[in-house]
Amino acid sequence: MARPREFDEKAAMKAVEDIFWRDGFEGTSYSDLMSATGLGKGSLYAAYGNKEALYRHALNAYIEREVGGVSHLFSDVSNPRTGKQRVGQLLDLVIAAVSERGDRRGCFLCNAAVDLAPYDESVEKIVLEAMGRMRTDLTSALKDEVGEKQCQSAAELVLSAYMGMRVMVKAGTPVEQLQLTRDAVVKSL
Amino acid sequence: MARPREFDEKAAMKAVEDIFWRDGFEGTSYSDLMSATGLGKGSLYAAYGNKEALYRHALNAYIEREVGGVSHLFSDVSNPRTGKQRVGQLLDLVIAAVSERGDRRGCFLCNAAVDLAPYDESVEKIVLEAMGRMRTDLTSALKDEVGEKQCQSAAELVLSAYMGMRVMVKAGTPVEQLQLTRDAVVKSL
DNA sequence: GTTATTCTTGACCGACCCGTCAAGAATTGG
DNA sequence: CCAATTCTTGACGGGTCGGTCAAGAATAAC
Repeated sequence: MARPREFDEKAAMKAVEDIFWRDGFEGTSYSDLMSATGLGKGSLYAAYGNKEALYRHALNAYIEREVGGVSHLFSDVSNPRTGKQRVGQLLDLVIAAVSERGDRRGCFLCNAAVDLAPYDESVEKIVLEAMGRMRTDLTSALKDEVGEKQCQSAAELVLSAYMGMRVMVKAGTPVEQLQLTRDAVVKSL
Repeated sequence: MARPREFDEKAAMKAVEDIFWRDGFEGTSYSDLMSATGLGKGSLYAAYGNKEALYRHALNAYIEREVGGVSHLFSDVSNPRTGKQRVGQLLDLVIAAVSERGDRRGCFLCNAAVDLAPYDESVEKIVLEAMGRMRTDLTSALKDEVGEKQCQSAAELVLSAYMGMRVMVKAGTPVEQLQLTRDAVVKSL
């Protein structure tokens, strides 16, 4: 009953995500969000709540897609590669974002950790949970290769290097140096 | 001649640095800066220029002190430790900031990379130069141990893991996981 | 003392911020 | 047709933003 929502909620959410991903929480204004989605301010409020709630929606959408993709990469049994090779694939994806698409937005999760997590407990929780998910996926994927004992710290190394690489991408680090990082991480396993 | 400046410029700059370090560029307002320094807005403008120039001053002060400290750690010939041990020392300092001082501001350089570097070329330049300095220090310190060929990628691994750790600190990652990263990085060398 | 120069303060400015809300448009059910 | 309900729009408001500037305070040179 009553008037149906006119806009495509998923498309609008993707637009919101892209803006927050690129410009961060403080760097994004409602006029940015309105022009990116084509919606009025009232529609955004009615659909998602205030700016922080909107940011959390966008961050969760990112995590569901991107961290979910990482999960799939590391747990796909039909993929015949070793854990080590999969880590290489993961880091190649980071490099490809820059070299093939010129995308220097880095990792939204990582940006959120620097941006809003220190000031918003619910965002901190979201970020820590998503990182924890990557951690457990990495740990189990590396268990066979580096052993029960060292798989935890190996996973931690990969996770930190991954985050670090994505920060360096935002800083404008050239691709060659990212390649060196990738090689060193894979060799260390 | 004429009226001398009343405030301690270095103390004021340190206060400015602390605020930008903790809250970022967009997250810091002039009222924050005024109450942190005890100065009027006009004095800040007269002494350092606009907000971006002020930020660059603060970032440069941070780099001179902190990156300079890293340089010293890796090039101090009176320190009898190996390069590998020095990397351990560096990462221990990261952990100590959290465990001993509860300081979760992370790395100002790293925050700047996410925060302002993508939108301000002069900040990007500052960040890349500072990272480059850490890179060369690390590379030369590791040359003896991992060899001429692999010292570059080893240095890159350490640098990325370092940045990643400091992001994870901002996200609220517990100390035990930072310890695991430290151990894995040192072992990989 | 007088003058010149610099520093400090705080009021002021236009612009933009996030958030609200009333009025109109679009749909459903009777 | 007529409600009833929901969505959309855009104007509005209180607040804060970065930045400027005039007026007064403090010093130096004379």
